Amino acid sequence: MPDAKQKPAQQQKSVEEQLAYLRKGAAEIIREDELKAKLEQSAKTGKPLRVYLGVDPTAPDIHLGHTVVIRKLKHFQDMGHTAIFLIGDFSAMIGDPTGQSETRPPLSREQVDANAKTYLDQVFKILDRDKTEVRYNSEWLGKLTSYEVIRLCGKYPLARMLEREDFRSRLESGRKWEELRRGISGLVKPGRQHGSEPPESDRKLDALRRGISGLAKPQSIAIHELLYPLLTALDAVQLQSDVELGATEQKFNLLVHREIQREYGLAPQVAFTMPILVGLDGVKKMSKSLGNYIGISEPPNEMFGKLMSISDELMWSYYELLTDFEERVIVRLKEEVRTGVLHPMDAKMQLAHTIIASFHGEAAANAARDEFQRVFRNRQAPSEIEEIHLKLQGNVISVERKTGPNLRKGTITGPLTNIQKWSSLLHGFAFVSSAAEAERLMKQGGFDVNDEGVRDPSAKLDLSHSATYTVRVGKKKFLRIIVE
RNA sequence: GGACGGGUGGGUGAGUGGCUAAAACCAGCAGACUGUAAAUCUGCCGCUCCUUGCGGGCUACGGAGGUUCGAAUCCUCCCCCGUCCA
Repeated sequence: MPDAKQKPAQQQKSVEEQLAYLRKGAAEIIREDELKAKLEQSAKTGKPLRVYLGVDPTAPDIHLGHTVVIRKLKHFQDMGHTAIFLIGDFSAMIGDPTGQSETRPPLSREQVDANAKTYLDQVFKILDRDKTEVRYNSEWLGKLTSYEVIRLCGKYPLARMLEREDFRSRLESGRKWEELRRGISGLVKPGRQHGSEPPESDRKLDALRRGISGLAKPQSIAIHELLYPLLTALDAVQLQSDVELGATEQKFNLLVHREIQREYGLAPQVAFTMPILVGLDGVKKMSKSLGNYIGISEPPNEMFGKLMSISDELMWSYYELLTDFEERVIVRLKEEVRTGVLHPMDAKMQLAHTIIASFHGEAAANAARDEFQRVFRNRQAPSEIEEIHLKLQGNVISVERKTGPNLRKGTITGPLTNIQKWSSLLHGFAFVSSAAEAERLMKQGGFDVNDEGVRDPSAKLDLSHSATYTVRVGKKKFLRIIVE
């Protein structure tokens, strides 16, 4: 048998097997029969498919939501096909209007470059670095002449472009908003009398107002946003791709790409979409700006805690989209939970462990699991807590803050004595956003010193003699304070 | 170019001269219950000071001025946004 490394994996798997593997978790494959034909062709000629994923480096960190589609790219890579990771460094400067309720501020060149770099480091936690083709679309888009841009625009009708949901709803909401507003000003507004039942017209008014508040505020569309799908279509042309991956929200873009490829005399690519990962809140899509995300570079303990906090229902889509468990295994787990054989919490722990292991390794995942049990099941303080060393020196308190390998130093100044209020100290460490916030926590029982609740917001810490305090602030923040 | 309408706290949005640190809803936070889940219930939710009190001070309703004992609310100018007509 020849060396396995020489032999592409696809030759070892039948087209049917490949399809089954690739299909897992997919939202839509347009069109599946074309994909099958391409796979067959590839198997026959031994020429791997060119599969690409384009990403705009709009934010420096990638989170689990981004990994769904990157993992699918890896699946193609596993099957021996060519994975192309395209960095939309040029298109990012336009900004994808997809899912945007307003025009985004364009990114600067510097931001894009910086983001692209950190992006790649993280991407290769999933993809095989040696087998991945990395491209930047500024390479060709940056060289376009305005003549070429105009020619490109000539290949796609405006009406089609405006069909897309993002644009349509932005235009539509403006119109509706105006209509309702007219309705409101049409009603006379009588002075409302206190204590009396609101008159009929007032109720109408309220109903209209509620109607308005349900609508998104109208947002303008800038012309350059129309260009986004067209320009990125040139990526597909340039790369001569067979398959393009994207989240479901990218469907429109992917379809435009397909058509433009045809216009340029190429065989249209398969548009392969993946579902959007729901964030920790269980409702909205995972995104950094909503704060409901798990970054893939986050420390294992952090990831574990966040994963455990997702709802039981959500767990299953995470299993589907973030692990390599086979479909039938997931179905069985689900069944076991349903029948009570398996506790949902244990299923979730396994999920968390699996995901963390894929980014940080088995050992780190084990450690994170043990730590989780320790802190939350047994309600003990974490084994490693942030330490803050305090020293009163004359008029200032020097603060040394040890966070893992990082060491921060600072001082708290002001009218100082040996006796300091906890609330202002906590604020001084930037542990809470304001002293008022700290006082609030204390009043509500969210503050312990050495396992004893401290409720008095004016409670103080004596700095005159050395001591060590273990402090809990809120549900999950712990701190060790060492007075020197 | 013309005619309308709008800009209030993290978001939506009420509020047309004092009773408004500003309703309501959402988000967020804490507590209870738990499986750090969900759901539910309770409380909190600008900053700051202290003697932590239905306490004092400061800042806040696009921006700048003005009227007034008093302005998110009235006036002037400016900036921004939307709709319709051309």
